[in-house]
Amino acid sequence: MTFENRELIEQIFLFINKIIFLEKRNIFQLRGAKLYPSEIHLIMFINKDRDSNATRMAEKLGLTKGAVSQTLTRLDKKGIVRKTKDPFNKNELTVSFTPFGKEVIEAYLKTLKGIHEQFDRYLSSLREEERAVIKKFIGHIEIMIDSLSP
Amino acid sequence: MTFENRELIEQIFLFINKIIFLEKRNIFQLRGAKLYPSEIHLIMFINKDRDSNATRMAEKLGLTKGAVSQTLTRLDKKGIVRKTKDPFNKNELTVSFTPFGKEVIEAYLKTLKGIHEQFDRYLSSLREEERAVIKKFIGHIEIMIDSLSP
DNA sequence: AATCAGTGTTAAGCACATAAACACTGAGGA
DNA sequence: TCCTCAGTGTTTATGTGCTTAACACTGATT
Repeated sequence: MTFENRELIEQIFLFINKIIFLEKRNIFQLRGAKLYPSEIHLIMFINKDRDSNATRMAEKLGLTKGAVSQTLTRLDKKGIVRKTKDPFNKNELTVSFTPFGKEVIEAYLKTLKGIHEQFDRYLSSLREEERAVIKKFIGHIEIMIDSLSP
Repeated sequence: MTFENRELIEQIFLFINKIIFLEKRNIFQLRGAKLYPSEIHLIMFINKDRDSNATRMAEKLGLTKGAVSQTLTRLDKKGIVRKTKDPFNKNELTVSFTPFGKEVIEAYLKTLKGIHEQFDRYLSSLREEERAVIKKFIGHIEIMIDSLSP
């Protein structure tokens, strides 16, 4: 490779590989319950967007309805959510959290907050221009990625 | 959330999610052959480190021997690699690429090079201090990640 | 009443990974 | 020489996570 920034580019791609590797193994446990990445992902989505039905969840998460349905079923079995149907609209599904589900969310958000605090401490230690560089950098990579996968 | 850098932190995490999402669907195709992420990953590793046996591949990739064995078997079936055993050392495995396997590597490296060129162009457009900020940023995140998952 | 678009579910199938039991090889010691 | 044993790669069962495609059901339109 003959790139001027070979070293930095390699560092970036090694970093991305590391993220991907860790994400697959990112299992959250609470009182005997094991929550896997896709489950946590869905839980967090629902927690932020209470009014989506399963189809809209699938669309917004970039998954198929089937995938969402299956994950919801598993979350139901684990006692995290309850799938309910409005008797006046038996077509769509509304998902609500059980008390345990709410505990899970709280616990997960707590650990997430810890991580965010670490990021915040680091970012706050930088100068405004430096943060701007990072912001632009991420934005630029996203544009490059989007141009690759239509 | 009450972080000073809430917006930037959210951008970072959305970016990471995007990367993870795309990686799962990153299928490389060449003349009818479909290569999946784990297969490409292994191919590229072997291409850089010809002398590893399967056990060492597993160690360096952070996988189990079983996983590597299975992926190698699939790559063999697809006509990408050949698993051979030295008659004077029937214990270990040596993996070599078929002509088609070499073609796959070449083609994949070519697309990778295109992506790297895009990165290079962008990074070259920055000032040296800006690149240093990015380098330090990634390094710092890696340290944070490592401190979380021992 | 019939149609139809939209809802969620299910079954089959594949990728990817682990754990654990396996079989085999080769080297060192009794 | 025989035995043990650490190290090799393989296989089976299991599980997550996803897609595709066929399904069944609901409710509104015609």
